Amino acid sequence: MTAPIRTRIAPSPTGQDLHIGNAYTALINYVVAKKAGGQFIIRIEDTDRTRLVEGSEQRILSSLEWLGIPHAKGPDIGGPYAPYRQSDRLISYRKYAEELVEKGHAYYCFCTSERLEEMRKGQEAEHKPPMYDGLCGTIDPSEAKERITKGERHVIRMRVPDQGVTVFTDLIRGEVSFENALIDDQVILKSDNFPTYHLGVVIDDHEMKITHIIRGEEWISSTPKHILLYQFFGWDIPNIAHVSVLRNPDRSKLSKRKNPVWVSDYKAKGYLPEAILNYLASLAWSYPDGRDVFSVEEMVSVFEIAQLKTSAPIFDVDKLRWMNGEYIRKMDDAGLMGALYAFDPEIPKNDEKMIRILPLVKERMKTLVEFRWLADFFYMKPSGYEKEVNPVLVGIAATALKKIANNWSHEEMEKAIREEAEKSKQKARDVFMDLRVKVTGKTVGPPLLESLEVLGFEETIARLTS
RNA sequence: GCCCCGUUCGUCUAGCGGCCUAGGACGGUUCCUUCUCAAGGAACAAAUCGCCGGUUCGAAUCCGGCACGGGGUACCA
Repeated sequence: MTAPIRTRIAPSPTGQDLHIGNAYTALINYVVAKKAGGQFIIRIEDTDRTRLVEGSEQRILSSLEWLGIPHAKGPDIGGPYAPYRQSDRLISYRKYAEELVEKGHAYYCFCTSERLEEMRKGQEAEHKPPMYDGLCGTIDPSEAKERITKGERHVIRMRVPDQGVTVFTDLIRGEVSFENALIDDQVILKSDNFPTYHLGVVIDDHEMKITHIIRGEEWISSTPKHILLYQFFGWDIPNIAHVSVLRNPDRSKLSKRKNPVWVSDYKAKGYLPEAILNYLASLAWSYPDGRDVFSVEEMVSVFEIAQLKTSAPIFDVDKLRWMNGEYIRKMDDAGLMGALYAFDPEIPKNDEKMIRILPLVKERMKTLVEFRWLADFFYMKPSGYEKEVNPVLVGIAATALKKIANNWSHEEMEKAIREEAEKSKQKARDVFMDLRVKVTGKTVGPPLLESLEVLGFEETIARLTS
């Protein structure tokens, strides 16, 4: 029997929250594991002590939970290969790095950052790839040991062969190969004793028996270093796949300067987790029968990783909005109400009027925030409007309605509105239009008749519709 | 600069050598429904399949070159 499939995401807690791109990678990892009845694991890569952001780890975990991507193992759950946080695993990294030194696959390096910088400048001037020149690789091991015992500051670098090629087969991109001569003698253990990402992932993935490494394409060029490391240790190389990165509309890598990137941003704007996941999935994968709206469960049942597109998609907020609207309209009233209460605590609970408003607003809203915009107009106090409700217009409408109630024909009504409009120097068409409120340039708000209904003008409506 | 990845409507995609006069979705436009908006329904516009060569009876689909876009090139991840 083959080993159970184990996938993972390894976010670093250096941002405000879970990046939407990481959410995408997490989704794919989750689906792959789930489909095979395996496990999806979270490991926190916090080896860069200088960029740590307080509370980030916790927010990453709760965003994942909010999205509905459950993990089987993680720093908050534990598991057989715990700890799931690199900073808690420290001792073993140095041991492994030194094992490589003994095998001759790595060496101690005492170069100062000044020398490194100078070297790089020189290489740049000569149009050569900036790489470590291997100076310390020639130091006699016993001499190196001596300098270390004397307390000299040092790092450990991997010794990359200068001949041959390193090849790996990407599950979604096929074979990728790199010339060893172009691979740098990467630092694997920093002078603060923390491993760099490269050493860290390889050891952790191996120790945690990760079978499929599925990560963003920005890692493709570091993969040969990892392959080499696996070979140095004599370990089996797991399956590897690189998913494409999400882009800004200008095709650059999705960044917070140009787009909201945190999952919490989307949560705050009233997007539903199911819609976000569905949208993310649709970016690089399409359901075999062509449907656009599908659940994670449905995706799991038919997903094949090789079907993932290799090109990098632009994150299109417009389409996300549409998707979100689809999900909102699919919800039943009670469910939507619950989502709204959770989203906005200021919305009055179990309120009779509120319950009557909901069905009207439901089919008009695309995100949860819009409920306020739509419902406030005739129910709650206006907030966030570009302009206030014009009381004059409300008066005009009231007059017009009175005439409608008198069984006037549409033509007569129209005439009446024109007359009323004339009095207030408004265009007739605008009288009705302006009964709703403009939000960010778009006219929103419920239609007159439905508003009347909610406001309790039953008698008027009855006459209107009879 | 060097290395790597990518390239089908504005955007996300279907397509796996003939079913493609390239299909769907978002967005746009128009129409229907409607007292308005939304939702729903219908339709239209929108892709010389990045370009140039090759293979083939036949190419969006296979091969090569080029162009363009992106990523990487740290004691960041």
